[in-house]
Order: sequence, then structure tokens, then C-alpha cells
Amino acid sequence: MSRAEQRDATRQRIVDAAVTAFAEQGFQASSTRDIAARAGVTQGLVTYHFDSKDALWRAAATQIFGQLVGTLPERPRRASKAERHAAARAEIRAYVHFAAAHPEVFHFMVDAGRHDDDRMRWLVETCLEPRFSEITAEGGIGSVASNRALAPHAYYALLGAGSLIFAVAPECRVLTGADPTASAAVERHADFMAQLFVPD
Amino acid sequence: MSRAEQRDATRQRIVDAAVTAFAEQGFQASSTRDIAARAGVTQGLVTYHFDSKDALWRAAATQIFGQLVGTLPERPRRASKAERHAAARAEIRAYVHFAAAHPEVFHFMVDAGRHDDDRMRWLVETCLEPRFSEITAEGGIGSVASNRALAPHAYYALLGAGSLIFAVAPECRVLTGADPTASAAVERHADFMAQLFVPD
DNA sequence: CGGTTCCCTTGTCAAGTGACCAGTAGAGTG
DNA sequence: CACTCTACTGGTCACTTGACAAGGGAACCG
Repeated sequence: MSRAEQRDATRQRIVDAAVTAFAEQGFQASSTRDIAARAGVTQGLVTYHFDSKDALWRAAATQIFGQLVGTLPERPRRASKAERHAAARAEIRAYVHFAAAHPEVFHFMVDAGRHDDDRMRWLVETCLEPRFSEITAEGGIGSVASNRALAPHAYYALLGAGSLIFAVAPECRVLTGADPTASAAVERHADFMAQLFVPD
Repeated sequence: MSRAEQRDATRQRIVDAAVTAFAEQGFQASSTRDIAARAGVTQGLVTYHFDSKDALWRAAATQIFGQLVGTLPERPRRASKAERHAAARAEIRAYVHFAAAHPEVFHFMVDAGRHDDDRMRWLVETCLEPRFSEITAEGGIGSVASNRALAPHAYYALLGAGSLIFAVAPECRVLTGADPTASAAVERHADFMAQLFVPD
């Protein structure tokens, strides 16, 4: 393997480990040593590739939110009402499937979103702002909101309702006895969410 | 003040500080020294009254979930369909108002629910199990779920949709420019949630 | 009123924490 | 084949962490 490839592969392993660690334990509670151990490298290497824990967190957030954006389906322009409803349902279902496979994105949002600090502002500007504008735009899922003032409420309700069951999967298993990440359960949640937000 | 009163008052100050700290930063990232400082006492006193950080966390969880249970309205028995719908809407609205005033309960749940450890199991057995059984019981909010298998999905969708906007209030302010905890916004969210889960 | 109890403070401990730095080995380059 | 560059290692730094222990001092009780 060439040096550049080696470098990129190592960085990728560290970022992957960081995504998992930050999602599981939050920013503060995750240690660079733990992340290094998950990635199979030494702690010094983490601060070598990513100057600070903060920068590593931004790299991890960029990766997980990038995956989210790449997963969501295109939204048709100038469609009929029925088409817009179908598109909204498809987008909701796609988000539910992503949240089931990657609850990390929810944890990053909740972990950063509760503090008024630099990390939160960076997340909003870099990762959230574009999605929010798109989701609450006319003609999209935002159409569930009968008027403009309800857009933020629909946005947060959608994310919360679609993500929580997967974000607390271990708790859900103990509480309900069933695994929410099982494919049948994910499908059921997607059905439920689509029907809830875009009823017939 | 008598010694017993003094003791109880001090313990209460510590628990209140712990609720805030654990909700803001999670269990791991909260330090007993920070909690002590918030409560205006020394760190040693925290481990004196509550033997361990874990025990303090349980005391904090007991308090915040106790407040939640005490807030929700009674549910009428043997009611008509219209009455059940009205009761479900009232319960949803009550929960939204509580989540706005006390987002801590959501943070405790998410913080503990993502790990399969003792704290999670304790929270499920002590605080969550009773609420879950009641919510998903026949005739309550569970009636939004057309069949029994959807009950867990309705439960988590309800909690997530009702809580998230308040749990990430700082983020919401930056993202939308509006404060979700303003009374008008809380009312709007309650309206939206009631209409979403119990449509006309 | 004298002795006991028990809140509470202060100080200490080992086990982490993120950042930094000198040194190394091996791929890339002339 | 030298030589440089750089990904990477191991060790160290000041600092924070939860728990503990010894002691003080005021409320309590006989």
C-alpha cells in the first residue's frame, strides 16, 4: 500500500471508531485513548492526524451526516399533490431505515444540540442548516405542516419520532422484549411513521 | 433549622443540581465536583450523602420521573370513543408541557437507554416499565396504534416527537431563530402533537 | 450539662484525561 | 544508492476524576 493510501486508511479507521465512540458515550465521555484502541492505533496517532479531539469530532460528524444526505432520495419538482405525498412518504421511510442503521446521527445531534457552544453552532451551520431548509421547504415533508409556523415542529417531531426507538435500542429490547433493529420492526416503524405524518 | 431538616434540604439541593448536570452532560461527563459546586457544597459531601455517583444518579432519576408521573392527568375508565380520544389528546398535551419544562427526563432516558448496563436496566425496571405498560394499555394513547404490535412504535414516536425540540432547545434557537420553550411555541407543539397522534 | 451523634470540610489517593515531543523505520525521491 | 519526508511509537506533562479518611463542631439526648 502506498503511503497516501495507508494514511487515508488509518484516518478512516480512526474516524469510524470516533463515530461509534462519540455516539455511544457523547463527546466529553469519549476518550481519545478509547477511540485509538477501537481503531487499533496508539493515542498519539489520533492527535497526530486530527490536531485536537474537537477536530476529530467534526470529522466524525461530517462523515455521519454526509452518509445521511447521500441516503435520502431525490425529491421531485413540480409534482401533483398525490406525487408529493408519495415522495414525502418515501423520504420518511428512507430516513427511518437510515436511523435504524445509523442511530449515531441522532446521538450527535442530541449530544451537541443541548449546549450553546462552538460544537453546536458548527453542527447547525455545517450539517443541520441545509437539511432543515430542504425538509421544511414548500412541497416536501414540510407539506404536512398546514402552515409555515409549524415547520420547525414537524421537523423535530419527525426526527424524534423516527430516531428514538433506534437510539435507545438496548433499552427498547429490555422494555418491550423485541429488537427494534430487526428488519421486520424497522419496516413496521417505517410504515407507522409514513402513516402518521402522511395519512391517507 | 433542625438537623434532619438541614440534612434533607442539603440532599435536595444536591439532587436538584445532579438532575441538571446529568441532563446537560450525561452521566460520565458530569463530575461530582461540578454537581457539588452547583449545589453550593463540597465534593466530599456528595459522596457522604450518596455513597457513589451511581446512587446519586438513581436518586436524580427517581426525582425527575416521579415529577413526570405526578404531572400526567388521570385516565378515565370505560369511556366512549370520543372521550378516549379527548383523554389521549389531554395526556399528549400534558406530556408536551412537561417535556418543555423538564427536558431532563428525555436526556436521562437517551443517556441511559443506549447502553446495555446496570443503569439502563435499573431505569427500565424502576421508572420506564410502569409508564410503558400504562401508555400502551388498551384505551389510552395506545389506541392510536391500530394493533397491538404497533404499541412500542407509538410509544417511542410519541416520546421522541414530543421531547426532541425541547431537548435540543439551544440548537433549535440557532437553527430556527425561535425559542421552542416560549409559551406560544410550547402550545403550538402541543397542538401539533395532539393533531398528529389523534387526528379528527 | 456532659457526652454522643452526625453533618460537613479538608486533604489525599490512584486512575484516568488531552496534548505534546523526541525518536524510529520505511516508503518515496533524486 | 543515499537522502528526505512522514506516518507512527512510546513516554511525559499538568490536570481532573471518584472515592476515601481524619477531624471539627454544632445539634441532640440522657
